[in-house]
Order: sequence, then structure tokens, then C-alpha cells
Amino acid sequence: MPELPEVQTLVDDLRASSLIGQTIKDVQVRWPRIVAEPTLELFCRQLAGQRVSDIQRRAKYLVFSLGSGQSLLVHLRMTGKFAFASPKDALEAHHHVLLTFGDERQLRYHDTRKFGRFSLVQSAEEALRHLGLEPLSAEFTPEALEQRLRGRRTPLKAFLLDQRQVAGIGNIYADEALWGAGLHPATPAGSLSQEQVHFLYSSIIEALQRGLRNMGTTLGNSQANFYSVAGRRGRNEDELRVFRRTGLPCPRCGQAIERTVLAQRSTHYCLRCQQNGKRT
DNA sequence: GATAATGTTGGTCG
DNA sequence: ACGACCAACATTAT
Repeated sequence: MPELPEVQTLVDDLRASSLIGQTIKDVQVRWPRIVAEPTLELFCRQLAGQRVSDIQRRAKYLVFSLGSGQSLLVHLRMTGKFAFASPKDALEAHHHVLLTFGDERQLRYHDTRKFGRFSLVQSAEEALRHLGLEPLSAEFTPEALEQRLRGRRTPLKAFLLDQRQVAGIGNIYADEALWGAGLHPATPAGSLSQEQVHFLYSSIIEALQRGLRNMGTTLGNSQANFYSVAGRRGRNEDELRVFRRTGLPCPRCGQAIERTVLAQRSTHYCLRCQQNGKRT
């Protein structure tokens, strides 16, 4: 669920909540497998007592910089969420990690499916080295995208989901970006013309920025969905063009949106607008 | 009430 | 290099 815009929304929320500068007084892990590294014991011992010096996003990871120079990396996978509470407040079944700060606030990690992972690492750069281009940074240029696409026969949809190429795009924004570019999801990545690469480039940025502007996408009403730290829903569902809109009219041409499965993921597109012709 | 599907990632296996 | 499949889990939709 949480892709780049959702994770950025959480990071913005955490920064706005004056967490930077606070000291982690206590660490409780209620589901040990959430901790990927180091061992559970070291994780708790080394994290306690540290000051949070910065909070940033890289791809779909939250990066907490710590006083020791180490970093706490959190990946929310499908259903991870953060919210503040008082240590006295009742715990829910899916509260798995509790960070209590010096000001008595408790940051609670909630994850119904338990896929999320916490890592305490010496170097964030090293641990996140495998990730590709940040699509909203200066390193993401049409030329850099073209270089990554070149020679690949993999479908564009699979390419966009590959975090080693462009980092932070998930199923929602991949489908939205391909619709915006007028490209069929099954198009071989290396087959794009220079013009099509430019369409894809600008469409990726547009789709992500729309998500950001709306503070993320919250689909439907289930609790397993995206909610900000403050518990707010994202507003981007209303602006989705194709994702989970199977059978509904394409906003550009009115044709019913198709659904198929590509790269083992549900994939939504407009048969008429995404035939790799010129974008309107 | 059983079964399928779900926004992610990382692994295996051909 | 690539894709098919699975595993980690729980909830919701069918």
C-alpha cells in the first residue's frame, strides 16, 4: 500500500510533530520478526537512549537518523502504519513496535499483515544501495530513465515496479503513470522512442506529485489501508484514472478500463488510450 | 463458511 | 535476463 507519496506524507507528518531532537527512551517489540537486523536484543539495546537527528524518505523507506550515526530504516510493506499515543492508552492486537520518547509520547507501529520490517544499520547509504533513481530528485532525468530502459525486454509495468530501476513506485502509481503516458503496460521497456521516454518520464513525476498533493491514496474503508500519522485519509483515490476502476469509463476517452495480471500484479489500463500512439 | 484477492519484497527455480 | 511461483500474514470481498 504505502508507495512514495504515502511514505513521504508520513515523513512530513513525523517531521511536523517535532519528533526530531527527541530521545528514544524505551523500545518494545511485540512481534520479533518485524526486526530484520541486527538481532532483536541488539536492536532494542542500541536504539534505546538515542536521539533522533533527522527523518527522511528514500524510496518507500522511512529513514530515522540517530545520534550515534546509525539509522533506523522502516519499510511498511503492505499495511504498516504509525500513530502517536500515550503509553497508558490501550494497545491493539496489531501494535508490534512501541517507541517511547523523552516527552512521554509513544510512537506506535501497527501492521495487520506483519510484513513490515525495521532495521538498525550503521550506514543507510550502504543498506539502501540497491535502490534505483529517486523519481522526484534531480538525478531523475529523461536521459537517466532512457539509460535504465535501454536493452530491456521486460514489460514496462514490471520495470516500474522494479525498485532497482526507479525507486518508490508501486502498483497504484505504476498503472497511473502508464495511463498518463499513453503506454500499454506490456510494452517492452527497451522499445520506447525518445518521445515515449519523455512521456513516461513526465507522467511518472505527475502521477507521484498528484499523490503527494493529495497526501496519498486511501482505497476503500478497510482499516488495513493508508492513514497518515494523524489518522487522516489520503484524498488521491478520487483522482485515480485507472487503478481499481475496471469497467469504469476512461477519463480521457470513455472506453471501459481493462484489468489484467502482469508481473503477478493486477494491472489496469485503457485499451484505446494506451496503444503507444501519441498522447493527447 | 469457504475461497480468492490484496497496495510489497525477496527468494527459488526453470 | 526474465518470468512464474511462493512465502511472509490478516482482512475483506465474492
